[in-house]
Amino acid sequence: MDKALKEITPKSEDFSQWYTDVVKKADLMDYAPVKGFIVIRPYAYRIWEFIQADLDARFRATGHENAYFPLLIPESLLTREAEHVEGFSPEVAWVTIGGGEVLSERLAVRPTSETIVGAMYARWIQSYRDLPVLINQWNSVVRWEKSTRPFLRTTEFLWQEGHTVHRTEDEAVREAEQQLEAYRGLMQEVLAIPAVSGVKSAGERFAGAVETYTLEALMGDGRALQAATSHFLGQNFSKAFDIQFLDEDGALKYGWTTSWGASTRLLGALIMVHGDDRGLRLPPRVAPIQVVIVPIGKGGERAQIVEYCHALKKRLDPSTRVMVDDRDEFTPGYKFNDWEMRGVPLRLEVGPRDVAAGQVMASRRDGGAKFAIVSSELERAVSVVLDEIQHSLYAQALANLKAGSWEITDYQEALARDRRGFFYGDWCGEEACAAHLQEETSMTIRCLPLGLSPALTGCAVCHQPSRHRVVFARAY
RNA sequence: CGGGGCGUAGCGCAGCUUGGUAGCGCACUUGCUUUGGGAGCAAGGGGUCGCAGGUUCGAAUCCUGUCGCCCCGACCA
Repeated sequence: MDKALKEITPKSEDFSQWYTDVVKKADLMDYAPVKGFIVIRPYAYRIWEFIQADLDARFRATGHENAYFPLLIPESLLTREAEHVEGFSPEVAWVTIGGGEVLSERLAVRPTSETIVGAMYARWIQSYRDLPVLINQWNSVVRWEKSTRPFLRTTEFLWQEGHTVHRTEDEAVREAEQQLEAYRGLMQEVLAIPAVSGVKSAGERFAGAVETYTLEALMGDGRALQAATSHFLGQNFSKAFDIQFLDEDGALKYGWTTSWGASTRLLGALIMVHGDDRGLRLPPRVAPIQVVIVPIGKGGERAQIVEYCHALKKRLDPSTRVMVDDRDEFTPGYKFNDWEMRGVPLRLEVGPRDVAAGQVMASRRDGGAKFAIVSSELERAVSVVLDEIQHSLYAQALANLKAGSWEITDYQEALARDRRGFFYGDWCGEEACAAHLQEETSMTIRCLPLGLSPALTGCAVCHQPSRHRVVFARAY
């Protein structure tokens, strides 16, 4: 009866297979000829464009501008900041031949751009009057990962990386925090994904950062996904790249820098947080098609009904993204399943009975029975329902986050729950404990949530005195 | 890098044990009938069986080598 189940493996049976089925069947991606690379197909790319548009507006509103820095970075530049090199060099791809000749210096395909941006900033900044520098770029980076998964971890991925320089430490820290807040806003208001804001432990910090702020979201299988990060880099990079300015007091000082990024991994989060056994469920604000109208009719009346559907679409344009599925070669039942798999938030069915009654039948992708909308109410009703779906998806995700969050005093309690979820516990602050935990359970410290103090129940690993409240989880 | 799985039509697979001129389902094309939860009938098109050697009268099938991909771990956005 439910033939969607024929094509998509149920989440409960095999979450990983479910994810692969959904990304393939909903035409979100395809595997590229080179291992670890994927093609982002139009439907998924459109979602990415909505994410870009929203983030870009937030960045602009806080004074940032877009620019573009080169793909290739000379080895000598990449290796200038010690921790940074150590962190990234294992996964860098190198260009060694150009124009048929072996290059005198290897060129790295950027794994991230702090180094080349830093080198350029050093040339552009002389005075405190040149600060702050607030630049973002939309690009792709390459990290040669051992194991890849569509959207979640691919060798090349699309993202934005912001790079800023500030006159004071305080201003740079505030910048890093402000950008984290921009990401949180995107996730909550647009992607309908709740997340835990926090800072990374020293062991989990970005290579070369003083502080890494993170947003950790809980996926449907109880694993954590780092959705976006924002780094306060202190003066590590300004010292490595000589980003100095003459301050008002006549002293030559190093700038304080930040960097922050969010990637197409957010698409993976979107799929895993909202999807169900029938496929995708897209929040209206990022749905390429928000409303699909399916005409139902046979023989001579069909043409008339299709025309009627197009008239309805016209009424809803341009405030809503509407599609009339007037394909002749598929039955209504096929179309219902097809659009459900693709996550379209709202479906309107129009048959002869509806035309006669002056109404349409509506079906929400976020659950519930079909209901009728009186034709004269259409514009208002669609707008209200889309808004409700946006909020209900967030509410469902928030409920899942809460249901998957546990307070523990010993990490064994997490094992009892099969390590599924966010486990809030105390930590002594020793990396040895974090390492031991990872060894034993493959769980890591996802973050030290902002605003939480230790419960003073002792480290959940070694039971020595508590220093921090942390979230333990298995991560993607 | 360890473990597992798989390479045969666009996709999913069978055929391989026991060698004999390549098959099924879906998809695709055309026509007719259909359309309120994945339509039916009919007629079609499409494959150097991952690659390279070898054995043999003859290899998708047996042997050797090789390449690639997927999944699960460890490392990482």
